[in-house]
Amino acid sequence: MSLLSKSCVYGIRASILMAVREHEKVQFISIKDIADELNLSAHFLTKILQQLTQKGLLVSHRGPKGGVKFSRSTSEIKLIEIVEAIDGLALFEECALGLAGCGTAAPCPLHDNWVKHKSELRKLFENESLSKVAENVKEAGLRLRTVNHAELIRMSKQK
Amino acid sequence: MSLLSKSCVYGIRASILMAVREHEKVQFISIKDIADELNLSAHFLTKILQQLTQKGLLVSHRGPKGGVKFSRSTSEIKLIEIVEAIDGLALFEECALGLAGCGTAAPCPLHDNWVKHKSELRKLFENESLSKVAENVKEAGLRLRTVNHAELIRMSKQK
DNA sequence: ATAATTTAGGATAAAAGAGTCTTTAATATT
DNA sequence: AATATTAAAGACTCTTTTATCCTAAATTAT
Repeated sequence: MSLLSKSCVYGIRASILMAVREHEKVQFISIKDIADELNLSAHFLTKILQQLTQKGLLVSHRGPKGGVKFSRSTSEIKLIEIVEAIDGLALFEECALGLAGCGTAAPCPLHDNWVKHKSELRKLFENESLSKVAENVKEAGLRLRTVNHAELIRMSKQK
Repeated sequence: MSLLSKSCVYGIRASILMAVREHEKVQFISIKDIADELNLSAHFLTKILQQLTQKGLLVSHRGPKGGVKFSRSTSEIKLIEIVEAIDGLALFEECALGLAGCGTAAPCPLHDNWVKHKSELRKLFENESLSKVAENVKEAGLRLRTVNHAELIRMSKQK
């Protein structure tokens, strides 16, 4: 198991890339461009971003010069909104042992510890706005796409 | 997505139950008994516990009075060993954005934050021995099986 | 109007996870 | 020796996730 589903991870990567690109006075960014840059299937990414559009996080536009853009300022949008739209909030709300109704009234053996961890984990996604993450990406040259072994070697060498 | 797979969660619940039962001078506990008590499919639980047997965490014995037991003292066995045997350690080792090769040399935008969280999360499972969790279960009457709505109401009323 | 571009949406497929069922092998009891 | 019990192992099914492909609808540009 991973923390987030692949769909969610792709959605986050795409959102960060869109936030990085936002300054370029382009109204809409085409999903195909994002997919190409992130090395993902454009069809699959379209489906994922549709979820964000349906939840109102994105506005989409068909036709030439069409694409998607955020409905609000990226400084207002936190990563957790993307997680919520795609994977839901179960990760941050459910019992670590999957026991329905686990709570203080009827705790599972991990309840107390897990409650603390859950809220910390949630903060990780609640505290980060897209614009802030995008700034970091631009300043530090962080990456959003997978890198093959040869590329990785090269990156570590050039320091 | 959930933190742990269902198989893993079932494996942990079963292990805790076994640790709770250990004092009863029974050499082996039958998987069917565990499954009945936890309200799980016995066949499915057998598959899961087989993984623990194959990894050497459990010793099994066929035939009447057969079953499974831990190969070491439950005070030495940490929860993370069960997680590792069933789900593997990817959760505690991989990039939150699923980027192969993410690391200090080529970090993703969440890398620094996630590294801290991962190690905290890992400690949650590394620090808890089965015998300790079993003690807590016995002392506080913590539960390991799902409870239906009516039961839950009753539990919260009797305080 | 026509053609080209781009998202929307449905059908389908492949892979993994979850769960069931049946048979086999080991072994304790009678 | 026969029987009953229990884990092991494999076949099989069902569901969810991941992914691909095709068509439709909207919209821009020619």
